[in-house]
Amino acid sequence: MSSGTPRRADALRNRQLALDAATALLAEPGTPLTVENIARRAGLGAATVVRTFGGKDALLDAAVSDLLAPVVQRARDLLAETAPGQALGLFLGELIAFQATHHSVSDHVEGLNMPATAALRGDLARVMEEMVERAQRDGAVRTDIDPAVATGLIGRTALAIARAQPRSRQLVDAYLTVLLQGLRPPA
Amino acid sequence: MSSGTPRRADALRNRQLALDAATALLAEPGTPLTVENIARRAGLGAATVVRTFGGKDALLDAAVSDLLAPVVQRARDLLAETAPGQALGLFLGELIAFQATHHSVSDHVEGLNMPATAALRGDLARVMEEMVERAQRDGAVRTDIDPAVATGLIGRTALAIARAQPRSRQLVDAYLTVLLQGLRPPA
DNA sequence: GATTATGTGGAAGGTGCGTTTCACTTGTCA
DNA sequence: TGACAAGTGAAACGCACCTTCCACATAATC
Repeated sequence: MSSGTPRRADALRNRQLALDAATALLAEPGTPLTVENIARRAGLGAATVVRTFGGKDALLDAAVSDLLAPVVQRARDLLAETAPGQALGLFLGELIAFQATHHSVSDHVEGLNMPATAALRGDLARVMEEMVERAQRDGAVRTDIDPAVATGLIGRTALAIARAQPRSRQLVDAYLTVLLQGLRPPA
Repeated sequence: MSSGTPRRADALRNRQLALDAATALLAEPGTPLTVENIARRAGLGAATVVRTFGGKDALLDAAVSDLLAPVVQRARDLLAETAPGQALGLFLGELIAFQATHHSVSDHVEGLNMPATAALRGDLARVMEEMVERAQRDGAVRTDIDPAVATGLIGRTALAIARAQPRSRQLVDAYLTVLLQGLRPPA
């Protein structure tokens, strides 16, 4: 997979600078996420940023993937190490915290072609489904909702809450309270 | 408020054609919501569409307001005529149905200046808060969540669900089930 | 029907943005 | 250190939009 000729050291450094700049801007709703702005923040020329990745889409794909990968890993760890019902509750809290920090990502990323990010999203969905399924078997989550549907519900709700302006602690707490009680098996 | 000189008949007709075209395109995610497209659909020139309203923002403000006004009115009617708990459940179902039909509106409208729509949004929020508050007094909704926070939660979740692709009946049902159970007072 | 204020739309203007070009710079390797 | 491939970025380009102009059309009024 790695290219035949090794990249030059400065090119690799600049690649990382561009990624860092893009990540910073993704968490900063104020400034428009243009190639120009990313390049300026990275201290590079716009042409360099684009050429390094092959296009704006690919740059953002790489940046968002880097953000998302640890979240997916965290979900896997929780799934492996923690009791199902508890894992779900914990992960929900962390997921919304993550999305609250990076809440403008989905706005910037709307119509872009981002295969790596899409793949990670798929991975995350699959892990969360497994989490829900185990929680259902454990009696911690109602069984009249399909795990895939519940996962979609959770993910979309988390996203919506994270987008709230202003992001109040109250709203986040209410979201967790309502969602967790709503998912519990009915009395 | 009405302007001193009355508008010409054809201008009024064209205004309505532009509004109808914009509304149609708002419910049609495929085609880009450009002035050009709106004008073509209305059978008008782009210049006419823009000039009639003073700009694209104002046109969309008018179109979205026309869509939203009946929803606000419906909420008011339910609030006046129906038992609090029941009104909330009913309205949630209708709200998500509405947003499912017009789910791409919020995408198109992201950074635009739309005072009339903003005002209606405020009205809707206020009516929904009143609905929640009454449902709380009725014992149908948990009282440990502020009505304004609950309203934000409901609105944002509905929006997120409506955006789901594909919009499945299952997801909508799950949303209503989870949200309504989650809002109920804890046992 | 003639007159005029009002409205129309094709074409041009202007702006923002992603991408490409190309003369110049800088790592890399013998 | 010299030679050359690899990398850089300011400027130019192309494209998609919204908006404005202005010569022409049309409803309203007498």
